[in-house]
Amino acid sequence: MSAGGLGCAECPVRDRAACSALEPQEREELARAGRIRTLKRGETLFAAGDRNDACATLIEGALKVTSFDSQGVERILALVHPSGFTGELFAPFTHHDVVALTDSRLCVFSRAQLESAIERYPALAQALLRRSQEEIHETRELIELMGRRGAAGKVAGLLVAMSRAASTSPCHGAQSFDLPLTRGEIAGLLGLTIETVSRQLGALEAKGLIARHGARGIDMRQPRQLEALVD
Amino acid sequence: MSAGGLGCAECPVRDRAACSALEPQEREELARAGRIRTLKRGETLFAAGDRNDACATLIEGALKVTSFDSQGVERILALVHPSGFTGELFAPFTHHDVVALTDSRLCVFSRAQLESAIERYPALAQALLRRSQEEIHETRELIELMGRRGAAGKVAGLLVAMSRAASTSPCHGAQSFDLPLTRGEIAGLLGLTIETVSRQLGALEAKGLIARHGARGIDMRQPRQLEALVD
DNA sequence: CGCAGGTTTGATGTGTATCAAACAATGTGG
DNA sequence: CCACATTGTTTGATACACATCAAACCTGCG
Repeated sequence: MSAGGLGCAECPVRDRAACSALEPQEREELARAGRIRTLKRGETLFAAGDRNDACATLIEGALKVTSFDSQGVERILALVHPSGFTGELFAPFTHHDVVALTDSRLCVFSRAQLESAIERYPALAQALLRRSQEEIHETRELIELMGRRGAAGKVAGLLVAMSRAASTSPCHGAQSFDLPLTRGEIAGLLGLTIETVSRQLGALEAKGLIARHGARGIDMRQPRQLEALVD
Repeated sequence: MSAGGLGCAECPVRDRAACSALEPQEREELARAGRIRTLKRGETLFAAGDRNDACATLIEGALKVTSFDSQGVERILALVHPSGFTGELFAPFTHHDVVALTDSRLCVFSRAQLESAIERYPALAQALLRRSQEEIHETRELIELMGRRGAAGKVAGLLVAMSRAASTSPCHGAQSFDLPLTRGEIAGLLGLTIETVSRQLGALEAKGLIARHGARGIDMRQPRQLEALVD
């Protein structure tokens, strides 16, 4: 752990997260206010209905933002990837659950701390604004995905999206990766059932577009064809 | 038109829009940079692919944010209501079309103008941040709606949402209102077909939950029962 | 009045949900 | 280390909701 307590110097998202907009000394001061938290797969960061007094930047791992319908079926509203920010900055109570999909590491701030930092550093508000706009865009892409008619297009689209998220390079996706989502979570994300997701993955494998290793491992055999399916 | 050129003093969204965070004199200065624009139903504000050099606050009317799938079917990604902000602040090119659903009036700013205003007035960045967070929340609600299984829940949910949007009061919805959306647009929003939407509305009327006047007019006869359908 | 765009209604097929059971994979205690 | 429980995944048979295709019907407007 470095002098700042958060080790910004070694932080893998130090130049993509919102705090990257700050000057080194400003960030140093912010870092002293925050703290690192780790979550194991399945652990809850925020629970719907909680007093909304914290927020966080994801350093590594993945989070899901969820709600439940009246029958208790989980619906995933958003995914958070490294450098993503989570936490509602203005609402008094949290609307949705935020849960770790994989073991994760986060940089957590109390809302009071963040608000005072925003007051002090105008660049921080702008950086958070930028992140919010990116998040709006991501959420709209999710809507496009869910709006697809046909389960095949939805599943193919999700694979392409996860492949991109798993890749370090922004332009093209990872060729081989592990799904951080269970079948049930994929179903909750796409508005399908577990069985349909399973069958669609089976069909994609049968067509040779992907290969699977165990339940989670995905191998993109023909990424172009997959993307074609999405349209 | 008032001295400021935009008539902020009489603006119906003056204390809900992002600019409401500014001091009167600051707002005055911003107002001089912007201009009022009116759109008739169906007119395009931004087109996908355009250089992204403007943004706007909606004063009255309604907008849709859309994209098209490969078969040319329109998919609605978001609705914008009065006091809502539209325009991507950081992307170089616009990703989606923004089109007027009804005759609308907007307060338009060039991106350069807005960026310099953000530099000058830190409160503006915070206000836009707040709006963005609200928009994220609205978009997530749309995802919840689309994720519903069963066309009945989707259509009922949309009616409840439109009723709220049509109301001036924030707590309960309007009892009677006109849908700003055609059947095709509703279908594009919910991921259904025109025929299914039409049939669902017919079914709701047959059950006495709503009454219809012409193609657009909706009368909420039993709003509680409608909301129950949504869950 | 008559046209065009939008809406409703009907008949039919398909895709996905549902129900059910077998099958890994993972972890636990003896 | 193995038997076992547990959780997640796959596969199958069936039913139903929605899409699709087709045609008639409003509604607003020139």
